[in-house]
Amino acid sequence: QSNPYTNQVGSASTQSETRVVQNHPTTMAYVRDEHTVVKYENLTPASVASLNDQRVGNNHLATHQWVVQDHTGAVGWPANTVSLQEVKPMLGENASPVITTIAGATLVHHRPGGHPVMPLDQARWPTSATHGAHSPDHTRIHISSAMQAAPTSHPSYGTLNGTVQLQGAFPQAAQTIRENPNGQDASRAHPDLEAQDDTPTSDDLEQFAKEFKQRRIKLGFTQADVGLALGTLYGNVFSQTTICRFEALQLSFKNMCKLKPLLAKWLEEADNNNGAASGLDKLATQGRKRKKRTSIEVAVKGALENHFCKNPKPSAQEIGSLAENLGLDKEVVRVWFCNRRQKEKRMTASVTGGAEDQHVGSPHVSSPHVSSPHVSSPHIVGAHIAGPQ
DNA sequence: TGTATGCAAATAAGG
DNA sequence: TCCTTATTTGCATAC
Repeated sequence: QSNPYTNQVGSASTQSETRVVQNHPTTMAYVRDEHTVVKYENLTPASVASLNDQRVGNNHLATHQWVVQDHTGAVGWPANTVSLQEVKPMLGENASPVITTIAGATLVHHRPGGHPVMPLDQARWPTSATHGAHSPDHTRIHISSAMQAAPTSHPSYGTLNGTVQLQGAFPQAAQTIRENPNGQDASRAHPDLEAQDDTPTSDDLEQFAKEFKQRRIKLGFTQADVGLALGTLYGNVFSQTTICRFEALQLSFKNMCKLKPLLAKWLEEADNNNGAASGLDKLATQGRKRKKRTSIEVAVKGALENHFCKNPKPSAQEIGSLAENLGLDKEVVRVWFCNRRQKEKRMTASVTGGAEDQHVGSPHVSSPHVSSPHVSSPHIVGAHIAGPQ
């Protein structure tokens, strides 16, 4: 697959997708063309296929970031970040393009030819935009060298990975917009600000992630090695998954910003040791701030489900006895019910179409949802821009 | 064997 | 203390 981005619309493949589609018919997808990001709602498999047909052939170099450009040409980070997790378009002939605008801004991509659908987490990204502001034409942000070389070995770039999310809060990335009251990118007017600001730009992150991966491989470390080593350096172990997602820019901007310094430090250490493990991973497992994820057995899950059907909101006492019966930690059971209720809510919203409202008005719609049957006409998506989180 | 990804467990934040 | 909502993170597994 030479272009990892090309097959994004409804092509997330895999069985899990099939499963999710069955359970949560989704409705929208974001498709970018040369100058706009278009939101499709009420999609059917047919329309998805159609979108694919239209896009895949173009062999656009996909990009993973989105730019908000306002009428002044300033570019920024979308307020309601749209995280396309599990965008599993299903939908109907009603599918209609929606030019996505945010608070008067229009989403544009900053690279010539984007990938058809905004990958989820990536969608949460600010953008070079931020720096896009640095772009001379204000419409198309420069292609960073990092991503121009979009590695063919990164299928992740081309996959949808989750739930459609509209986060009401402006990601931290918003800070990188650095707009001054005139709608101008402050860093453009005052390049120094860039240096003064600790928040890396999306370009910085992009570049760093690329270089990080190159260096890591050159030094002979795996993603898992790095994750473990971070435990030594910071007392906080990360999984291979997280490192992988960092490299693939599949974390939220905020999260990327958080991890970058840690990884930078690891890289520095590793470099200093010339690739020698330097014992970085020896103490790795010692420090772990995050509780190890519990794997709940299928049978136990079934029991929890049964209980949930009878009573989705068990009292502390019930949770206690349930935990005891199932041999689980009370807290695990409590959290399970919390998460289960969240899931239930999403599913209900999907079925009722309530998510339609949610994705516009609520801060976060983390579920694949079914939009209401009405044909969506161009409308403002996430018309408000929240402040930084 | 290393990497990528779906689903969901765990956590953060606010009430 | 516990809830909701949003987000982060990792297990399990596919690639």
